[in-house]
Amino acid sequence: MKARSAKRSEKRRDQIVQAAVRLFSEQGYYQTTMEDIAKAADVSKGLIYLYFKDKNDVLFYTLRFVLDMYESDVAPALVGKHNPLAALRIALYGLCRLTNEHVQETVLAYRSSKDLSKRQRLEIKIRESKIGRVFRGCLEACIHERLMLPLNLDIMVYQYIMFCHTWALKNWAFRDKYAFDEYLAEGERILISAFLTPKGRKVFESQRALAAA
Amino acid sequence: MKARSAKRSEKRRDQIVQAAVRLFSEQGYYQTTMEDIAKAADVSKGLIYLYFKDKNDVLFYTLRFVLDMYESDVAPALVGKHNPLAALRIALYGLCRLTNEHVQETVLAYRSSKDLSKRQRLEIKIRESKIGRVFRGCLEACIHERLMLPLNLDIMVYQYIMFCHTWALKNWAFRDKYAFDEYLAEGERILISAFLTPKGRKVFESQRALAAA
Amino acid sequence: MKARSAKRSEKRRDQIVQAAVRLFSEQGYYQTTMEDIAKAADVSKGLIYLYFKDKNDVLFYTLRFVLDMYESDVAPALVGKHNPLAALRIALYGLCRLTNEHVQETVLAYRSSKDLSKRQRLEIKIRESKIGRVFRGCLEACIHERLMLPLNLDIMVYQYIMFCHTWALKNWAFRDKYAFDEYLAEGERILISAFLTPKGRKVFESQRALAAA
Amino acid sequence: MKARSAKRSEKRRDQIVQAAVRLFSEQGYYQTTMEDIAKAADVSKGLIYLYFKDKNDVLFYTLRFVLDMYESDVAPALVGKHNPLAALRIALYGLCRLTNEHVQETVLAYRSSKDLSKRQRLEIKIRESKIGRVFRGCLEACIHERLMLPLNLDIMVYQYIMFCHTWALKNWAFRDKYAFDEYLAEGERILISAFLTPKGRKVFESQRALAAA
DNA sequence: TATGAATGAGCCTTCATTCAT
DNA sequence: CATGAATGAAGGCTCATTCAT
Repeated sequence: MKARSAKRSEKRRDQIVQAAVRLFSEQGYYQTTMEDIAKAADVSKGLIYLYFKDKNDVLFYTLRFVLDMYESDVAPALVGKHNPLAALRIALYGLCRLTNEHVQETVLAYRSSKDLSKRQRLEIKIRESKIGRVFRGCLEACIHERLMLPLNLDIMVYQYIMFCHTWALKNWAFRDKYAFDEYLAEGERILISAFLTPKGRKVFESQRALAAA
Repeated sequence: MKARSAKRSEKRRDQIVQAAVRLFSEQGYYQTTMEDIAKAADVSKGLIYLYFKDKNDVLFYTLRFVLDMYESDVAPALVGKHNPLAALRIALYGLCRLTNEHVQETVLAYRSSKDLSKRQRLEIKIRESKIGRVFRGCLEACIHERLMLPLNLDIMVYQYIMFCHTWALKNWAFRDKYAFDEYLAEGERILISAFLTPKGRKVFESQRALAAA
Repeated sequence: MKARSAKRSEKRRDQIVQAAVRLFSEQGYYQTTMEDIAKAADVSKGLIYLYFKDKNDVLFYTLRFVLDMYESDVAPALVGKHNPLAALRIALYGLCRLTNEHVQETVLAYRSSKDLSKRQRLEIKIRESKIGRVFRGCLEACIHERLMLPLNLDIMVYQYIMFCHTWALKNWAFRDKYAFDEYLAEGERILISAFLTPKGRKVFESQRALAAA
Repeated sequence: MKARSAKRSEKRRDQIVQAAVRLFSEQGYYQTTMEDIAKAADVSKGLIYLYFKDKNDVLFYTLRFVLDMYESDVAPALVGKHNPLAALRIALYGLCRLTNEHVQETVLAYRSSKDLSKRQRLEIKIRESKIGRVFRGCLEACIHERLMLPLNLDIMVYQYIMFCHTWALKNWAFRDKYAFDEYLAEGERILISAFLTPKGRKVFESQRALAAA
């Protein structure tokens, strides 16, 4: 009984959040009315208020949904990858690919984070730093294994993340000139190759050869 | 007569835009009312409509103002610098410093660009690419003079810009851990040192020695 | 079967009405939602509609409940009191005491009577006049037995009732200055003593002496 | 300039309050929408919010208006009346007459006082007590001049006020049976005559004779 | 030019009521 | 009988924009 209602409840929340993700992404938070969301989610306006406190709460769960999606997509891909350099490349590729698939959602996060309450913003930041930790783990291992030169982890992590996000945030500057693959390849050069040790370079080359085969 | 009125007119516009910059930066575009702007600019609500078509138009000029500020601050600093490596460093420093001084305005640009009309957004992008061209010029020269390894200019330019903007966009992740100077120094390492040729490295070192003296 | 279900049914109604009495009294009719009532009565929202036509119907039964309470509490106390002066005093005391015990409910009746339909309001008035008839009976007997001077019954009856209700309606004006007993004592002076015949005065005095002993 | 705008402003407030008095009186506070008030006051919905904080604020000023009306009508009638007994009668007559002319407004005060904020309610009570002070002054003088027996002023004052209000609050119980004059005459008997000293009685009689002539 | 009173479309939110289970 | 998820009409309030002065 309870399980079923919890399931139904979860279904409803998802229904609404997914509609909100799309609408907020396309039109922005303030341009989207609760009516819009209700229509897109195929529920009544009043129903939304059974599952969310107010419009802002919908935004919060929408942003949380987007960030969770990122983390839950990138992190698992690394499981079992014992080679940290490979892991780093996979993480970079994963986040770049996701960003490419969700350009609008990525932009939404930058547009609307400030519209959350302090408490909500804090939680969003926590979610965001989870994805950062994925990169940090890879980087740390690379450096520890002397595959990469020592670097400031905090800052470098954001170099990786921002490189991916830039594809969304400045996509108008790249779309016409570069394919996604080219952009990504350049990223590897700038963010990985440039910082490899001789040992790292060897590993890196053998990986590329492997991938090419 | 006309000149005077044009001057007065310009003064009015500035008055309003500057108030808008502050308010939009602090509270966001949608949270700021025309009333707020009028009060902050010490003019009447109606007056704003003599100088701007509508609220969106105020946003447009506000963003334009912010971007112009960036360009007009960074570009002149390079005039006369014949050493492209020095110029690149100065540009990076300049944009970083500006971003640090205008965190909120920088964030505003990311929040509100999408709220412009297509035509307006296009012009904003043009302004934005001007600052890009500054970096591009430096980079090009560095590479041409074999101070830096060959790099994809389009992408690298945004690496520089985004590094600076990240200080604003993710300031909550850095503020507590790093001083602005440390962040900037790390930027030089990641974005310049890493890509220097042996010749470039020598020039770079001698510059640092000079600066230290 | 029917008896049992009728009993259960009655129990349900009471459950709901009692919750409504409390909530309406405390927060007012319009501030109280059906949800509130359901929760307070520990039943589901839908159930209320099995026993009441709509929210207004709940109000009607709530007010009826309050008035019935008044009548069923004051009237029985007079049974067997053959001395009409004593009865009058008991009635005054009884209504005053009840009002004191149910300040909010009394105020509710004044706040919300107008929110009933004409038909409902009429029935409420009928219930209200029952309590009036109690006083009228006492008064009539007092006058008939020459204990009190002849007075207009209709108006005098409301003098008694309103004196009691004033304790609730204007309680902020009295609470800090007078104890309930003092207020009541003054009422006896103003509404009974002042209108006694010499004969009535004698009876009155002997009663007070008796009560004091 | 300022004076004119202040005047205009005052006019607007009055316009709105008067519409609100009528509508709240007729339909009650919660049944009246801001739209209703706007229409009745022949202004736009938005305008109301330029002069009042919210709907509750309109109620506050509405009730204040009603109470001010009472006080400003009764009090001046007593100016120059050096005979306190005459003054008391005039006050009673005045408040009764006003109540008769504003039955709905009087009822409104009883219905809606609780819908105010604490602070607002306090001010309303202060206004209400002003009318009480008028009666208190008369009564005090009557007693001081030995025209009336000593009485509890606080309580007696409310006997006078409530007698008048009862005409409104319970008008359904009286309207069909008694004319306003009869009700008032009975009030004088119950609330004045009954408490006169022999000296007071003489003065009272001579006044009535005078009035009859 | 400059003002600010006035407008009214539109939005968020509430809540009485219904109905499938 | 009983539930509570779902509805949607309706209301309070905001604010960009206009216009008489």
